[in-house]
Amino acid sequence: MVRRSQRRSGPSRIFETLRRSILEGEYAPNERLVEEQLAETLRVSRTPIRKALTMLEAEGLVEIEPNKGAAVRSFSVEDVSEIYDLRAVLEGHAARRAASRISREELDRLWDLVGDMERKDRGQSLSHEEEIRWLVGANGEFHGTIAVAARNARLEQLIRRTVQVPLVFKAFYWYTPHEHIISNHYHRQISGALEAGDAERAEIVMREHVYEGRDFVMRALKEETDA
Amino acid sequence: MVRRSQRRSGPSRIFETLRRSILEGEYAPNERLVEEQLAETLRVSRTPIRKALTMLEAEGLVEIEPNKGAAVRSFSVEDVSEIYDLRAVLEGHAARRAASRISREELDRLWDLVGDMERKDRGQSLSHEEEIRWLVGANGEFHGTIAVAARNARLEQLIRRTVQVPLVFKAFYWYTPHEHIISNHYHRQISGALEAGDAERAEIVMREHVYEGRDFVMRALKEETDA
DNA sequence: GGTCACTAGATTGTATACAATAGAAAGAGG
DNA sequence: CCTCTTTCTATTGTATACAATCTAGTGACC
Repeated sequence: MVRRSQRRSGPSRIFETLRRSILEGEYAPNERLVEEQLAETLRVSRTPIRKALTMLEAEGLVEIEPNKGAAVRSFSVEDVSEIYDLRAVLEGHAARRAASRISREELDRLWDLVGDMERKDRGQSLSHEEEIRWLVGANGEFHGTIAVAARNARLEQLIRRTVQVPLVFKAFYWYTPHEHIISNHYHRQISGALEAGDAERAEIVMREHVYEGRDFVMRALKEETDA
Repeated sequence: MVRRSQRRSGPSRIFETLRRSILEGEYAPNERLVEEQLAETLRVSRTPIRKALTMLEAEGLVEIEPNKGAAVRSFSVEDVSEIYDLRAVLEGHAARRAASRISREELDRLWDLVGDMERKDRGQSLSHEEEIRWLVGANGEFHGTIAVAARNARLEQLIRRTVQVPLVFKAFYWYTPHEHIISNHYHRQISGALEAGDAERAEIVMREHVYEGRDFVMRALKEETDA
């Protein structure tokens, strides 16, 4: 009855592809995902498409109505608020746990990421678009590293799923230098608290960091709605 | 881009059936779930079986290894510990939120459930087996009501998924009168805190309640392993 | 006797054909 | 011109056929 748990089974290639496409905005929210069209596009039959769609539904990126089909999930303002509320709890808890479990290597990685994100002027060769993508990646890795350091596989998985959602809003595109500075500041504080093994503070700062992220996204959404 | 979110799509009948069977122990942990066998048993083709299995994998009750097939998920002692750690955070947060959001009707329901669970001697007509099942159901509804009262659909969903897992252990079978009394006590305290709108206390008591549940299950597992 | 390659059976992954359903378009009646 | 019914089309849900893959067993070779 009791046995080691395995790593998550490799989700099919086409699941990954669709997920990418959705997160990158190739398919707009509420857009219907017709199975045969997807099948034709991806040069595959409907069967693996259907499997991928049910997996995406479980991930929360797609909504399937029986006998009516799948559509890219859309998020209301309330949804976003809910999601960030959860993120604050989950990531806060992860930071708390990580404080007493994080390894030297992981801490070094955090500091590296913090440094890199501060020197966003590192490679002038990048376009704005590329820079944003890089930032999203680096930020994701920062939070991901802490999630891993919490040493609770389920918690890590929940965080990954919850964190990715707001990406569909492309909120990062509106990041101003000011917000960038503040965000980096919190990253530094969090890293410092983890380095010091201060669980309480790591949790608190992480929560505040997430809450400010929520405020930012909510503000951006409101402006978008008004416009 | 912004729209109301719908209620979760009605999961297929056979998904429900399989899930039930697993939770009730009809299929043992690590037992392989061969598609054709299930198809024959449920009088249906492999197609809906496969769909149900991928959904069950997403729920965490089944493990699918590519090209090798599905098996009922087994949980190690570490897994159980992780799960209860998460439960404490999620249900604690739910209780906190519920304190300022719960309705009069929901509060009444909680008190009713608490009363019913205390009078487990209500119907002498039930067998021990039936009584356990009833208790599991009532306890699930108690926690479920609070999850709903937290007014965060995602949080509610996560709790449901997390809470059901330990059911595969049938831990309730080992519940002694003493543990029953303690558990009921906490249910009372939680209901009281919610009634009073005391968010802080609701969270704290809920967390302690969950932690004691973890201790109990871990103890039961250890004894089982030793035996 | 042990180890490796290989074949045979079982099981999963994919493609296709068909049935059921939903939604739109067309038509009859007022 | 409006409304209700009916038909038709597009799309999803299910069944089945076939291909790919894994596992176990057999036998050759050392």
